[in-house]
Order: sequence, then structure tokens, then C-alpha cells
Amino acid sequence: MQFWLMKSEPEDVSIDDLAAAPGQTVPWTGVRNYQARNFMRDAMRIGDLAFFYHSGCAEPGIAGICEVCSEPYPDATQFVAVDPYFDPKSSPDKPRWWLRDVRFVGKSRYIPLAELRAHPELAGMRLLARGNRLSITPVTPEEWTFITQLMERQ
DNA sequence: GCCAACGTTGGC
DNA sequence: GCCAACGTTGGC
Repeated sequence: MQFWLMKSEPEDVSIDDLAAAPGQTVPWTGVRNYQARNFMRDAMRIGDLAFFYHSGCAEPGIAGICEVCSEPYPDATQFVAVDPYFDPKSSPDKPRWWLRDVRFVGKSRYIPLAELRAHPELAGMRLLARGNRLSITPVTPEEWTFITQLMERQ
């Protein structure tokens, strides 16, 4: 099994939105970066786990855990002309952007970005790399274990 | 709202 | 294929 971190703006889709969604599942729409797309389309496997990260908000951080629960399929929003994620250069017969569904696993104690940065054990984390903007990043098993233990602390 | 950092575009 | 300009991300 592999581990990931997936960013979402809570004003768009928060961990609570995911928990409240039908089947507690949402399609991970809106990824428009090739590296992130490749992670999602090619590298992920059903059953992989991911930290659900809130970005673009007052206090960014990890809010919970979700699970990859579908094979990749084209992101429908790329074909909708009025959609903010519309991509005029993509076409249904040769889709450019692919996504997977993720399912709610659990909400955790909120772990702010500042707290993640404070732990030397996480210094090498892709999320924390200088200038990182990727909305989907791999998480090592060591990082995963460390952070899930952090979740258990007060 | 600012700005650093990055990815993409497009002219050449 | 280079690289400047531009747009976007995302923390602060």
C-alpha cells in the first residue's frame, strides 16, 4: 500500500464535506498539474490511504484520512465550458485530466502546517519542501506512521 | 493583499 | 529547444 497527501480548499471540499457526501465519496476534481495527475492516474492504487489536507485557508493543515476507492477516469469538469476547471485543449476522446474517487476514512485531530514543520522527523516531507505547490504528494511509510501517531496525541 | 516560487505558454 | 512573460498556487 502507498500513502499520499491530497490538498483541498475547505471552502470547496472540506473533510466534513467528504464525510457528508453520498457514500462518503467524492471525485477528486480540479487537478490541472501533470505531475499531480500522473500520481493520481498512474501511481495510485485502490486502497491507498491519503492525508486530507486543508489548503488556502487561515490555518492550513491535515484534517483527516481518506482512501483511494476507484480506478482513474476522466475528470468531467474539464469538458464543461462554464466550469472554472474547463480545459479547451482537452477533448472527450482524448482526455487530458484524470481523477479517482476518494472515500472518507476518518477525521483526525487537526494538525496545522506549523506543527508539521516543527518536527525534525518530517523535515524531508515533500509537502514541506521549499516552493512545493503540488496538490498531491507521496508520503513515505515512515512519515505516515509518525503523523498517525501525532494524531493520537493531545 | 502581497509575494515567492513554480509550471505553462508561445515567440523566435 | 530556449527563455521571457504570464498565470497560478498557497502561505503569510
